[in-house]
Amino acid sequence: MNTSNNSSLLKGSLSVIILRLLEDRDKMYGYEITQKVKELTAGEMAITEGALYPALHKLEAEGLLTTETQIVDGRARKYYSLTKTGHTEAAGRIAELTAFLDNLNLVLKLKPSL
Amino acid sequence: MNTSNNSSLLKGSLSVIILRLLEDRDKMYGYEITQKVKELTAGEMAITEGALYPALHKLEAEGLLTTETQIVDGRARKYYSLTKTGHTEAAGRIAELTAFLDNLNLVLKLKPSL
DNA sequence: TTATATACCTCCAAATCTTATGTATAAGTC
DNA sequence: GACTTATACATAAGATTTGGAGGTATATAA
Repeated sequence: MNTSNNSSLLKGSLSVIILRLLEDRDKMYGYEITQKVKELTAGEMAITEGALYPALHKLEAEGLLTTETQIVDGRARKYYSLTKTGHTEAAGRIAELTAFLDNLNLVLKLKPSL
Repeated sequence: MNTSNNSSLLKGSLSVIILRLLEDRDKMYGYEITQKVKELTAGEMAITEGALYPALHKLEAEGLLTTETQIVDGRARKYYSLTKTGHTEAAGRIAELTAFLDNLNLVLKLKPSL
């Protein structure tokens, strides 16, 4: 993950980003996730495939995601969806991340909450 | 670094936290940093020493911090301050982090900007 | 005397990320 | 027809960061 110009930042948030996107869309494939994040951040945040695919596989191994492969236009797409456990875990991890971000903002002396 | 109840989060922000604190206070020692972060976050965020000291040493090696040791109450304190380069670099890294946080919030669909 | 607070430090293991590389199909361009 | 770009998946090597455990030492409070 990186910001427009340079370097990497904030390791640990990728899996939460994935879970958050799937909460809203309930079915996405890897490439779609990279494009959606680019779109949402006006191209400023890019998710690298070398980080994304291992993260997806891990979430699947943890039982938070299930997969379903489809052939579209002659190319294979692997769709990921939240499992039941995935839904509850997503809520928890998102809450945990936002709590952390609130604390980080406190230290950085920005707004106290979101 | 962790949030109140459990697990670790958000690798990459520690050095920026250090730089940010030193922007305001212009002279702090390691233990003081751990206490200040606890204080600012009402005990919710804890910086571990195993992460803090290597981070301080790295920032010093990068030329962003200088040290000055003092004996206070019979105990040695190693004070860290921002160098000239440290000041400019701090501004840049903080801006980079806040830009990232803005983008992260966009994806998580919280407020668009701090 | 024993525990807690203060104050520094290092090493190891685990986790996450970047970069590079690889495979393959579809579509657009020269 | 050849080449590049977009789509779509994947892995491997290396770097970085962090947490946890452990270590040293002094001052203070119980």
